[in-house]
Amino acid sequence: MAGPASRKVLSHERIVEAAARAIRREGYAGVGVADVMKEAGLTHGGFYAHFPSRDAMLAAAMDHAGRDGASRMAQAMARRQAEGASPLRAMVESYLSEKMLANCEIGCPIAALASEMPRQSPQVREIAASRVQGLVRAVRQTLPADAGEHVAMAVTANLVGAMQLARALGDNAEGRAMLAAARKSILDQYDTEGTPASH
Amino acid sequence: MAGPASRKVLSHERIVEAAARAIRREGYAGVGVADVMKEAGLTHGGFYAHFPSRDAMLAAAMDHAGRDGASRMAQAMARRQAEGASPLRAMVESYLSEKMLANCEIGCPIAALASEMPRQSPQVREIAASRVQGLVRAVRQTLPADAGEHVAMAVTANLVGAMQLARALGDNAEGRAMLAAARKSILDQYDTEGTPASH
DNA sequence: TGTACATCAGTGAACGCGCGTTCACTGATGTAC
DNA sequence: TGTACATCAGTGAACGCGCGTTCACTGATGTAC
Repeated sequence: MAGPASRKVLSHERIVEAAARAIRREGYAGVGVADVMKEAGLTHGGFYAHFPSRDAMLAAAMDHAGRDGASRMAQAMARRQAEGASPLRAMVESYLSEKMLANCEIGCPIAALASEMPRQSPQVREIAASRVQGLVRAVRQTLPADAGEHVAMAVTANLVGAMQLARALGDNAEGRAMLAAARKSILDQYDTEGTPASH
Repeated sequence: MAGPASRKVLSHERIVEAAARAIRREGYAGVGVADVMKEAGLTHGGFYAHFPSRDAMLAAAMDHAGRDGASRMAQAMARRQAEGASPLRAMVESYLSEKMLANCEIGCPIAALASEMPRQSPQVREIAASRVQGLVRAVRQTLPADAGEHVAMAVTANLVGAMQLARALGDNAEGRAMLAAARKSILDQYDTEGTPASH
């Protein structure tokens, strides 16, 4: 805690960061201990000085990916709001951007991993479930004050589902059409402030 | 083709059916050749008389799961429409039912596998992408005639996303709340016929 | 109808490979005096 | 300040296991005559 972080702590952080990127890129099932250690600049033998098991690493990776995704999201939203976008528009355009379509490894881990969640360990599932709740809360804060909790849930489902379907269709015209459709649909329904240059 | 299906054809069908259930239950990565053959009542050695590779089986399984999910969906919708539900209500209540929350192995393969799609072989991805387009078309047929393609895409994303988030939250009150929220949100917006007993 | 043979679906042992995990060891960092 | 020792992070070989794939063989089905 005191002074500069020790060598081990720095290694630990590199491992978790590498794992957080790897799960979003390859899925839980596609991530191996040796790959992650290599990406962190280490050899696989030292892994068990950092985690009791591969599964514990996945849990830490999901937790880190959640924070990472949320903070990148907040930054992207702030930039758009500084340019005059409403909070909802900033959220929708940040979440459903073409950049996120192409770069899942730095995006929202829920979109990258949702359908694998039911098959994970209780430890991983618990962290993932609280991330889902966190995303619903974040969405709710961008909605009109009179919108109920159920609207925030539905909009969250819309965001996550649209990004996944877009990725399933591919990083091409069809995938981009899916993103555009979801952006338009959500904003048409809930963006009371209209577009910045609407007329 | 003529007469009763041969022994081999019957075995092939059993293998594909077992695989179609397995991928929805365990994900692509969780499905092994030996497991599927066992579930089909065979031993693993005979597999390569039916498929050139595990990946070819996954493609056939995705295709079959798509047809299976769509036909179960059509049946569930028909029952609800016979009871007086509008097409959209029948679709939304069938897709976002608590039965589907608990039984992913007989449900929509897109909801069960969406986030794994970008990591599959071109063969599998192509079949999956056409299933996504098919679901969008099916949704569009339940929407008011003046609703654009983008509305059908957004509603599809909402359906798929809500089921996945519900499953990520768990087969419990939180998961069911996610389904209910999405059902209400979609019907509030697009169901012009109102509830059957609305007043 | 019955026998001999060919075909063919399925069996189960085996192979090679990759993965999670373990462990004896190395080399560097830090501490005692 | 310098030397001797202890601690500790990381290395790399090894183990066991499961998986996709191959293959020689078996037993059943179908055909020829």
